[in-house]
Amino acid sequence: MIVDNSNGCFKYAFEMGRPSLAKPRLGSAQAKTRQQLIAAAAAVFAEVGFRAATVRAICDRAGANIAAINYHFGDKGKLYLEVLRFTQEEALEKYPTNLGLKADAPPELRLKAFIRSFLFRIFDEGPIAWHGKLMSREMIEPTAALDALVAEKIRPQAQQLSSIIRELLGPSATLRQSRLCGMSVVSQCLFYHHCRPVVSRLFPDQKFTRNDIENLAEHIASFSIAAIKQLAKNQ
Amino acid sequence: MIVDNSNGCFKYAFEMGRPSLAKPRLGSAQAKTRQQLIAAAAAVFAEVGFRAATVRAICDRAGANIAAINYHFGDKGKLYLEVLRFTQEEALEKYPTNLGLKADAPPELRLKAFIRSFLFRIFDEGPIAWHGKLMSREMIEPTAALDALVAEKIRPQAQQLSSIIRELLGPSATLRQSRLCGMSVVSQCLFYHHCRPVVSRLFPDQKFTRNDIENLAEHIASFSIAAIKQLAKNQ
Amino acid sequence: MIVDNSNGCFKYAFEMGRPSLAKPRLGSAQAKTRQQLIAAAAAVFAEVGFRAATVRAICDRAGANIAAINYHFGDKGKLYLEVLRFTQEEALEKYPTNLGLKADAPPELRLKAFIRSFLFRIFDEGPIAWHGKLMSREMIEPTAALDALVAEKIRPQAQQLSSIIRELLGPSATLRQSRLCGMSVVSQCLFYHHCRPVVSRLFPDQKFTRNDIENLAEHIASFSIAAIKQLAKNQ
Amino acid sequence: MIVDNSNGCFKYAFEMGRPSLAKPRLGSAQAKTRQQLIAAAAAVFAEVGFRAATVRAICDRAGANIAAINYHFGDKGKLYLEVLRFTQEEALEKYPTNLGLKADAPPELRLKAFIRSFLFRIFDEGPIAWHGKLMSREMIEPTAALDALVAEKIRPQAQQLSSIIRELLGPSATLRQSRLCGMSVVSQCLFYHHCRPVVSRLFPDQKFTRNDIENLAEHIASFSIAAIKQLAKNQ
DNA sequence: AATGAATGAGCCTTCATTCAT
DNA sequence: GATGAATGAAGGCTCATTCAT
Repeated sequence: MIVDNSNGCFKYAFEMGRPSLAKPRLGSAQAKTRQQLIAAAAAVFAEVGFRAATVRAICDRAGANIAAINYHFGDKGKLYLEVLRFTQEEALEKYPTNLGLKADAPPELRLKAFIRSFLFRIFDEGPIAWHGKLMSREMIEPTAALDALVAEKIRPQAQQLSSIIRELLGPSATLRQSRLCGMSVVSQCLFYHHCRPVVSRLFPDQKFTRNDIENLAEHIASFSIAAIKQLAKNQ
Repeated sequence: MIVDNSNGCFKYAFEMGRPSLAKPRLGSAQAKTRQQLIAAAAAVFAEVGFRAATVRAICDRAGANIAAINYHFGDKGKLYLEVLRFTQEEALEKYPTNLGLKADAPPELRLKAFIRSFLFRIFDEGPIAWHGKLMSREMIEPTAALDALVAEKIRPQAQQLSSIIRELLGPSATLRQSRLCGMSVVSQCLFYHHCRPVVSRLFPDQKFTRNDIENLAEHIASFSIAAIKQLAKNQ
Repeated sequence: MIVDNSNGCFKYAFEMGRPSLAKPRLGSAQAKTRQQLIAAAAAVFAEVGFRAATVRAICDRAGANIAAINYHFGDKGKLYLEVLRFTQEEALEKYPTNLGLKADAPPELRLKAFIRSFLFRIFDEGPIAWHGKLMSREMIEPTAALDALVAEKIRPQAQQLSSIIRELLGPSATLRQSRLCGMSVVSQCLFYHHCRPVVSRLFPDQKFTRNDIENLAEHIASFSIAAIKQLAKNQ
Repeated sequence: MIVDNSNGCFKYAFEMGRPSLAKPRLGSAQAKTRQQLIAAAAAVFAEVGFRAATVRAICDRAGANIAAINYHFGDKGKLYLEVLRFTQEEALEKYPTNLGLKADAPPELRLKAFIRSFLFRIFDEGPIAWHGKLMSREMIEPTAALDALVAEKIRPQAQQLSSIIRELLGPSATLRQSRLCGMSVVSQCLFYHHCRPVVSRLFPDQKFTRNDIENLAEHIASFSIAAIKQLAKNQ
């Protein structure tokens, strides 16, 4: 309710105030607490989701005071956004989409690399895995963070994939076709991650060791390349 | 994990003299309230998730008393299980997996029918769609309901798909191969549903009208059939 | 922050929900708690102001649960509005502005009655006095409640006073003149209440017993009538 | 009651080695920050009141560190006292009560001058106005500062007014009578300031430009002089 | 059988204050 | 001397659940 309409000065408190809410200064004492909060939050958010995660749980895990999130990030929501950005960057740093391949490598190899990198990224353990879980949650209840993420991180990847597929499809392929094929490729990768609970129940022997993932990558790559080349012929 | 590990509502209390906690008596006024609660809960759970759904919102939407959920189902968690069972039955009733095709139709047609049926089911509106959303949530935080669901509903579908694919792959195909191909097919269907928030942001012009879905089915079917036939040759 | 943009159903919870948030049903069990909350809140708000008043303090004083305010009134602000309305009504009921005088009594008598009633109202003790304190606070930090109060309660009183004064001023008086005279009258009454801390320090022998108030009324009435009549002559 | 009884900040801690908690050294960098803090605090306190004012808002506005208030004044409450003293001195310096009139001018003129000076003072803008707002707050929750204020500043003004009125009332007037008349005069001035929220709502066309204030002064003066002279006759 | 007023634990957030640097 | 990161108590509010009726 608006009973308290007399706070024309709160804009000061909210807009200025915290010294480094915008950018962390690396190396400072502040940055350490910030990092610990982000790491703790990533784990907690991944485990129980945004809503169910309590600031208390996060701060406890980070060894910080209950008010630390407010101080460093403004509120729980802004921390969440920060976490999403952070884990995305960690994941892409550890598993770049090209896996070290040259840009002029044959498209088949580059597609395979893309698929392997994608799978390794979402099946990693620890901090990297959190990002996958967070993204899954975003799919169900998108937050404001998703827009930024799509623009900054996901679209570039989509374009990279698209260009590989256009090479495979040949010059006469339509944009729509390459787009659909791109999604067919990505969908196969995501499936094992997203539907893991069902996959595990249907095929209890399916594990996700490094070797299993290599095999999955092999299948997805050959399945997709076969399909794409065939589609290229039929045009 | 069970639905939500953060509040002690899962006491499995088979307690006290609640009248019809076990089975609804159809036709009674009680059964009517029960049905209305399930329908309302399905909508609300699908919209905002288990945790964010409030018993008040559900009861209001159902035109029932605030205490009705505890009275009829014991607690919010048990209502959720009931909802999951209900929506899944509705969905399979409306869109059977074979879409009326004969069992001896050519495998290409049967695969296409399977894909179309799958897509229509997850892109339906209203009660049917709720099931898809609830299942997405199950993927992230599986509840006890999932085991029953996989055994009763999902495995039969998986086997049906597998048999179609084995026909396409030919007699020399391994079980592993047909399983992987099955998942490649299903994954492409699920992707558009599950990753819709990202798809919509990447390609704002992508809609999901009946016609769009037909086009998707066409792409997924031809992509998959092309891949499978090629794999069959390479064996 | 808007992370949680998925709660399209909360409008239900907020807008329906509480059964009798709009009107208390007198005599019901609910009404009793409501009344106790309002009484307790009036005392606490008057003592420490809206902001400093805590819902805990109010509920404790009312012998109610911490959540009672939310349940019965929605939030602290709505309770405040209710309190303001309630005390205003109590005050006007106990001391009606005409103090039982006939409408055709001589204007001098009616002005004196208005003044006495005004003074008695603001110098009453207990629940009636709270209203005066609350109004003083409203003067400093007006809340949304003030608009309603002016429209519903204060303007009618102002008009009543104005009509008395117009009678005293005679037919040739301007609207502006009667308005200014009205404010001169009211201001003298309010002063003793509002500036009591200063008056008490300047003139420690000034008390506010019933007799003192009668004397004040006598002075204010004769001062004002003398002035008004003189102004009437000078026109 | 002291400013605010709801947080234990009034420990009267004459503690530790803070450098200049007792007296500011003029000219030092320290004194500058002190002054900026007082000015900022005056504005913020006047705007939103003691409780709603946050130390962060004040320090931000003063361009000082969040810890500056504790450092320079001990705590928020002591800063408030400092602010009250400061603003009162500013106000009386700018608008002396006699407005430059000779002491032997006719009492009617001197009364009018008193009234005009009073009105200009309370309707001033900026730092001077803050004092009026703070005084209003003092009326509701007097602090220790009020005693000093009454003794040093208000009583002299009251006596000045009283002597003017005694001249108007004539030699046979009682002390009580002149006192009451004095309060009648002052009350009319204060009313427009103190009840401005109600006045503005009742009469939206009432503004408080310099010209409006002159008109108000004219009315209050003639109203009061008419009354006083009449009372003088009736003795 | 069904209601709805009442409960109390718990959540996020705010804020004056402190203390190591 | 001055800073600002960190603190912890406390506030308003929400919500599933209970229980007297």
